[in-house]
This record gives sequence, C-alpha cells and structure tokens, in this order.
Amino acid sequence: MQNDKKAPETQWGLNEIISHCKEYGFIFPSSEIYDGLSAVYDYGQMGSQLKKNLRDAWWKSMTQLNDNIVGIDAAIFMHPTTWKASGHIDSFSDPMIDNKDSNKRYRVDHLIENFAETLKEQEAKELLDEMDRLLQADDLKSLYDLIVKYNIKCAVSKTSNWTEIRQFNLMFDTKLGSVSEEADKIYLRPETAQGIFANFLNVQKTGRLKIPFGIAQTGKAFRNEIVARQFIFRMREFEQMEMQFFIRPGSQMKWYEHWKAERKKWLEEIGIPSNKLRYHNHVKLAHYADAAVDIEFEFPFGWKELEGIHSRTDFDLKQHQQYSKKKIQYFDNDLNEEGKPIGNYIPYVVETSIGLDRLFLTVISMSYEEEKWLKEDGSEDSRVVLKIPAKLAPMKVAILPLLKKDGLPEIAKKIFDDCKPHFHCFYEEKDAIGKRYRRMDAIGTPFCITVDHQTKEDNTVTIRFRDDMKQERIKIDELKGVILKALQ
RNA sequence: GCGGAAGUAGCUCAUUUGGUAGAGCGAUAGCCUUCCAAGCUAUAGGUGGCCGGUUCGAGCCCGGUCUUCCGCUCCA
Repeated sequence: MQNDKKAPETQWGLNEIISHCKEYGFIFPSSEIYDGLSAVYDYGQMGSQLKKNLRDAWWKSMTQLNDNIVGIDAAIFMHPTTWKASGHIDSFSDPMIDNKDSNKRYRVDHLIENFAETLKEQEAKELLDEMDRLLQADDLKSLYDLIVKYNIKCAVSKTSNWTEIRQFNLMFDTKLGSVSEEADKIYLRPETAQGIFANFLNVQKTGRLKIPFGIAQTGKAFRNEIVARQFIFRMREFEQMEMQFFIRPGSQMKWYEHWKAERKKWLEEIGIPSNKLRYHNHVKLAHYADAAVDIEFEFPFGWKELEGIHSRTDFDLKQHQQYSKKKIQYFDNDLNEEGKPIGNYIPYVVETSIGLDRLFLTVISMSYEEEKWLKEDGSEDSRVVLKIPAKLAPMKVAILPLLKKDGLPEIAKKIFDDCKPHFHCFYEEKDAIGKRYRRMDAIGTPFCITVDHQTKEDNTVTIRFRDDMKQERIKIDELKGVILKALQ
C-alpha cells in the first residue's frame, strides 16, 4: 500500500511488520470485531510475553542492578490538583480554531499573536492583554468574538471563515464516584512521572534513601493525541518506563550526561544495533526542563524518539510543594567546604523516560527479516524470521519430534516437561519438520530441539539455531545448561 | 477535524456492461515422510464493512455511515 516507506536496503516496511505482528499473535487492532478503535492496540499471546520480557529487562536493570534506585507502582488515578501542579491542565490544553476554506487549523493564541505583530505596539499590547485575560478565563466565545472583531484572516485562504473555537486537551477525564452529579472530574494520567513526584517523601523516608537516588516505575499512561498514526508508535493508551533520579542542585549536568550515556548503553546491551541509535538534542525546551535529549531509533518510517532524558530541575517538586502546601525537602548531611551539613533543599531531577510500546516496535523492527536463498536443486527458498535477541524472545525453545511415530513424541514430551519450568517451551508434532522450523522462525524462537532416531540410541538431540539455521548434536543431559547459558 | 483512496474467507486476490461468490496460501483432522515451507485426502471458514435507496433481481449503480491508509493540522 501507499504507506510503505521502506528503508532503502530492505524490501519490507511498516506494513509488513504490522501484518506479521497480527498474523503471529503479537499485536491486534483493539476491538477489531467492532471495526476497531483508532490508535488503540492489543497485545496477543506472543506480544504480551515479549512486552513483559522488555519490561522485566528494564525493571531489573534499574532496580536490581542499581543499588540506589527503587521501584514503585502508583495508581493511574491521581488527585486532580496533581495536574494543576504539573502544568498539564494549563500548558497542554490549547484552544484551537479551523479555517473552513483552507482547512488549516490554528492554535488560537498563535493565530492572534501572529496577527498582533502586524499592529502598532500599543494596539498589539491591548489585543494580547485581552487575549490573555480571555484565555485565563476559558472564555472561548469571547475569544472567537475577538478574532471576528479584529477581522483576523487565515494566512492560506485569506478569509475569516472560521469554525467555533474548540478546546483541545490531551488528558482524558472521567468521574470519580458512582453518582455522576456529585462526582468530581479526575484525569487518566498522561505520564507516570507525577506518581513518583507525589510519592517522593513517602519513598525517601520509608526507604531511608540518600541523595542521589532514583525511583523507577512502569505503567500505562493516556494521551488524547490529535493524530495517532504509525502503528504502536503513537497510541492513545500506552506504557511508559520512567525513572526519576533525585540529585543535589547544581549537579544536574553531571547526572544528565551520566544517564544520557547509560541509557544508550543499555539499549545497545539488550541488542539494538548502535548504528540504529542516535542522540537528538532538544532546542526548544519544555517548561520544566533545562536540558533535554532524545535517543532516536531508525524505525521503518525514519528516525524517531525512543527514549527521552530530561533535566527537570526542581520544577516538579517545587510545584507540588506549592500546591500541596507540604514541605518537600531533603536534608543533606554531607559536609560542605566549611565542614557543615549542606542542609535542606528541594532536589533536582534527571528523568529517563522510554515508551515500552516504542521499545517493542524497535525490537520488532530490527528483528524482522525476509530471507531468500537458492536450494541445492536450484529452486528458491525463503523464510520470514524474527531475529529477536534470545533473552528477549517470547518463546525460547521448541521441542519437536522429527516424526510422529516410533516413540519419538514420547521422548520429546519428556524433554518438554523437563524444560518447561526453566524457560518458555513449545511442543509440536504436526507437519513436516521444515514447516515447524519456519513457524518458529516467524515468532522468533531462537532454539529448536529435534528428537530423531539417533536419540533412542545415544540420548542426543539436535539443537537448531534460528539465525543461521545451523544444527549441532548435543546430549539431552546438557540441554538445559546450554540453553540457559545462551539466554543470559 | 478537513481533503483524497480503499473495505469480498485468517492472509493475498478473482468474479470484465447488476442474475443469489471462487482460487491460492493458511488453519483443522488424517495419510505419507529419519532434518529445513509449497506430496495426498477430507473438513471448517463469507448475510461481499454497516444501513438505506433504485431494480423482478446488487458485491457490482446511488446516498449515508463506520473503519483503515495517504496528505494537512498538533505533538511536553
């Protein structure tokens, strides 16, 4: 189809990956039997396992391999004031207006500001003051009147044929309480970070944690994106893996550089090719950040953000301190140059934030291959294979009797039962062996164990490697050890 | 949200001026096979996205609607 911006060196693109994900139980469009739900996807039997493996790998690297990082699991619902404090209510709800002739959409403030630049200084100031007042008051009707009064035109169509002003907010809201009239509006969190900030004191005190330390969390977040496209890259419901690292003020650049390097290193360690990763510095910074960088991956549709590292200063904790009227401070017992404790301060924060779904898409993108080659008799052979790093693969091992007779299935089932507790195994005796290998390739199973007649003589089986299709013969007794070693 | 394109079995598609839908692959159950898909047999699976209109009769014509894709708008 038309969407296929395939990387130049390959014959496949996003569409092939989407099809493959659906065909083999990785990802389905949500509510497909009801014609689907835009920009929402379900993870299937293979996908949910791969996703879990990625989440587990991240969680382990953060909370187990760093002795100064702990994990939490905060609720999706938070007190509405949280989002006042974080700035999400004010900064990310923009009134929009469309021009009916050009179909161009504008943010109302941008439209008026651009127009103001054409006015004399005094007039412009009056207009902008009025705009600010109305924006503050959420008075969309009067804002519309203002646009009409000044006869502001669309730059493209040169007309002032405007739609009504509509409020766009990226946050989903719902009602807390079963009686809707008495209920309060609450939001589905648009990021997990605020659950960490709101629990800063709880975790720091109960964990007796000393700065610098980090709090990690994985979980769902929700954003009402205007346009959601590119498969699971941008979804309305998605999963974040975030870590907020709390540090002494003034040390933010050191830690920013530290995590910038650490995170790219980790991505490479789990198997992402380094030539598919790059940094992209933010020029325009968000209201809370004093430095920000993306780690981008080369997706089938181009270089896009996979993970962000942000120096968030003390913005968030300071905001929560102000809105909650609770002192959010840390007493630092380390001594300064004068030999006295450094004392109280609001910690600074360096954040690492990666989208689990984007990481999933990254792994699928880099793993997917369509291979073709000539067989010995000259005919063409091919396969689709997911070369997922073994330790991330959803299915680790397939146990296959070469034939469905002569006692081979019985031996294979025995091996299957022995291996089951140690890693995810799949047993299958149907169809020719080559066909079963192909099916395992398609879901990315790194190892196939085949039981043949020789097994009955010397207790050996063949182990077949997914990536090069080579085989080795090994003793059944050594099987578990060999595979466990390969999965490390 | 606007504009354009598309929507027939799990997948890829066919049914050439409207006459109650087929194939390949896949799946399932067998058979045959001692190592890399496409050997044999059988079976399942579609109210042709949905609703309505024209017609004796519509997958094919018309209208609406939903969904997907492409472009634009937005993106901490």
